[in-house]
Amino acid sequence: MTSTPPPLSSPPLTSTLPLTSTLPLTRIAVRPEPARPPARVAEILAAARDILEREGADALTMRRIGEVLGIRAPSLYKHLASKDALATGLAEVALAEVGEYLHRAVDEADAGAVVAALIGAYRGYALAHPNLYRMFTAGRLPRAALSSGLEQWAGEPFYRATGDPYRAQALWAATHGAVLLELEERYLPGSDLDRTYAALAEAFAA
Amino acid sequence: MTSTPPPLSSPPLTSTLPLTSTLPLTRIAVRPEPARPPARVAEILAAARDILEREGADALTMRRIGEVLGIRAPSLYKHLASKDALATGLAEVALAEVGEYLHRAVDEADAGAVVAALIGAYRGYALAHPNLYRMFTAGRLPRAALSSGLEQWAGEPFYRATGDPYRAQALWAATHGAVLLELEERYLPGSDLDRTYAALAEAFAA
DNA sequence: ACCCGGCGGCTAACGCTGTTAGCTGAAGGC
DNA sequence: GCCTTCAGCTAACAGCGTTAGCCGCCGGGT
Repeated sequence: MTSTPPPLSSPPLTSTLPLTSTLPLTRIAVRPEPARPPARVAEILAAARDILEREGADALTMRRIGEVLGIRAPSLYKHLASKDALATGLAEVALAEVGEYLHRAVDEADAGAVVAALIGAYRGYALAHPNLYRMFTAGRLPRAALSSGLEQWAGEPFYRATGDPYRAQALWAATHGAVLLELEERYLPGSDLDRTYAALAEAFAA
Repeated sequence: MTSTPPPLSSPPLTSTLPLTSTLPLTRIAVRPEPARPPARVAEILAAARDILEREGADALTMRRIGEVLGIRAPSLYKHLASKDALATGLAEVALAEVGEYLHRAVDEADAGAVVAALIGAYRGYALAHPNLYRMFTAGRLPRAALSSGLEQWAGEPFYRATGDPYRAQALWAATHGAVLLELEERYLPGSDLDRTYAALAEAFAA
């Protein structure tokens, strides 16, 4: 673990990586220690996630969260500084989840189809948790508040699949874009999205 | 103009296009007639755009728009049904603008570097108008309210650059994702984004 | 045993948002 | 000259995140 991989969100300016076909399919970075919030905060986050996933982003109000917990909205501020802090907490949870999911997808993929497997896993997670995915993806969340290293670790599978930090960033961005457009239904009904994702995988499979 | 190209957002399920390297670099679809809103509505849209670009999305309030126009907020509803309708109007303007910009970029590109030129133009527009770009991109805008064909026409440059509807969709999504991540500063400072975009262009240059 | 501090609830309220209802003056058509 | 329509206005509502200030309860220290 002496040589850490370039983090996804900030590759080193000079790549020291060989551009050969031998990919670093083994995991490199260690999973960062997950944040362990106080019990009541964890309950609030769980309730918030529940509301977000079941009822949508518009329903995620402080008053609604309080209602679910049998509490009035202002009492939430005894545990959380702001709604943004709550969003950050949710992002932390989702980031750890999706990171684990993507790492496992790379672990289990056939060597020849890593990129396609990764894209498929990414898409699968986003479609399974659309509102949660939008939460830690869209909008500006205060990245400084996230556990250090978590974001890099979550993005590492793209580096494992491409073997190059810039291709990793590009593939991550591309997959993110495709998933976002799908979530927001910007493709007219009838589009064969499988073929679009296949085209994306093909472009990065070289 | 008898054979229209497959629209970007909904390619035909069976592609009738040759996958050769001869790209349809000429423009195919005609630019749809731009919507011509009543004069006062156009003034409101102009003021809204001004506020959005100069002061950010949070400042784009009905009261603020009224203030700029020397009007009270409720009076805006004599011209617009809702704030969503206003957002739709802005999206229409931006879509026409970016479409024209991208088409021209493809027009003027060297034959061997169309994809890179297109990506560069897309990135350039988004960076020049970040808040406007987010407006018609993020969030859910009622696509039914947009001028029919406008969105397809605006996306056509990606088809012109790739020659295949699915690669076009994938490239569009990928560029969109990369630009979004850049706008939301999800790359840590110090990242050489030019290289990331280059990697993206390279993947689609085949 | 008592006090005392803090935790975690509560109500009331503020300023902001989009939006509606209802009034009014001015302009234009018959 | 009247009457309709347009385009402004004020007042107000519900809902949002958030703050201030109050209070009961529970645990620890002396």
